[in-house]
Amino acid sequence: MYALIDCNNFFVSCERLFDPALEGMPVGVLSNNDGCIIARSEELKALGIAMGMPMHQIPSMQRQRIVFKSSNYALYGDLSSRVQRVLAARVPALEPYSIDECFLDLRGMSNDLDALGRELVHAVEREVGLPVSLGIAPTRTLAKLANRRAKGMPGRPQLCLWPDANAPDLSHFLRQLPVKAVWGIGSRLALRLASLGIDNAAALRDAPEALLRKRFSVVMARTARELRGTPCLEAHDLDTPRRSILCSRSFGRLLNERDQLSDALRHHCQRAGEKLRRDDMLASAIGVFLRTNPHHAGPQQSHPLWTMLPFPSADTLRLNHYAQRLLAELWQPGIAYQKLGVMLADLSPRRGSQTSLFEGHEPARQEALMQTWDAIHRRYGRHALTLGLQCRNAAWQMNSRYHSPRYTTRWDELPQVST
DNA sequence: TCTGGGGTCCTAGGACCC
DNA sequence: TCTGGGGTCCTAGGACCC
Repeated sequence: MYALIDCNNFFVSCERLFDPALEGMPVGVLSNNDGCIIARSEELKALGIAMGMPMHQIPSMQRQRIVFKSSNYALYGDLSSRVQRVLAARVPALEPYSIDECFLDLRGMSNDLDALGRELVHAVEREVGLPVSLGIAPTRTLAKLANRRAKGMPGRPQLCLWPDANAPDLSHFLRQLPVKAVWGIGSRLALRLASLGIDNAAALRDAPEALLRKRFSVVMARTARELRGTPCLEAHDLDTPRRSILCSRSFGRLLNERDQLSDALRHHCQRAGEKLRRDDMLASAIGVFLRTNPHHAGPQQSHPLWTMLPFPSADTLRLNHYAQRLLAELWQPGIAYQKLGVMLADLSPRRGSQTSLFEGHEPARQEALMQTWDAIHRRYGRHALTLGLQCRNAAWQMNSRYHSPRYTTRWDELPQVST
């Protein structure tokens, strides 16, 4: 038996937790660069503002009634880990799935799943202050749907329990549910399924397995089985090392200046190196991409250029050196670029890494330099030491006009309270 | 004018082997 | 004119997730 617990309108709820004046108002949290809507309060949904809607497509009349917030990942990330701590204290197996969702493996847990579910929801709401909903079902795919069902329920706690695939209202719910709402079915697959007459979740559940395997893939067949109540998905293993690292940003405006692009890339390399060392990994390959705005007409560029590093490394200086060479190859005069990113791949653990007979390895003094670098950051903050000069408000930096304070991680951003 | 960032997994197809 | 069969490995690209 699995549970999926999900924070309702997570980013909006985080903003409201520290600014109760937002309660009852239409609130929209914006993507990086204040580009589009990535989280909506119920009031904003009621205004007909769609998820992912670009900011500039919202009519200005409507815009004046909406409270916008730039995304504040320092705040959301911290609250997310608090939610996880509350849950981890109550169930043996936790599988964090995203910043606002967690699967719980309830096998071997109490028989009274309803009481357990209520306790979990209340605990998060009481100890963190964020509203959550909970779905319980025999498979992760059904637990996702039970969670969706719970969200539609009035009152608290929002909880839906489907102890088996024959639960009374389950079939009815699946028949009403567009197939696209099933976990793993995106808009492309939904279109292809519809062409076979499969347009709701119950139809997918009942479709012949051979057909799904033949016309789609094993993934689709697995999804259908999960809908029938047979668990087929592996646990989202926390210990699985990540396979790639990506650091990228859209610019505040379109750019072609070499020095600006080079500055931005240096900044991304610095972040990528930090991520790599935090995971205690080395990278063997590095890629850079420069992207034009795909929404504009005219020649497009987006393909990355890759190169192998001479040996696996987590040295920011080395990463930057090779990345800058790739940038020089990619850059073309007169093209307006919108986004730049660096990617690291062929990752391997630093400890016990095999060095081949012909392959070099990172000199000890470079490793020591990076350890010192990270130690300075831990002690004095991330801006204490940067690769080259990194000025604030450079043209390549993103827009963030509606940023709230990082309430839980920065003393200096706490609002002053007069005594 | 303004359209996010960061991941994972799967498959098709090409290159290559004997 | 006719031009094998069977396998592995790798990569690019598509699809998905939040």
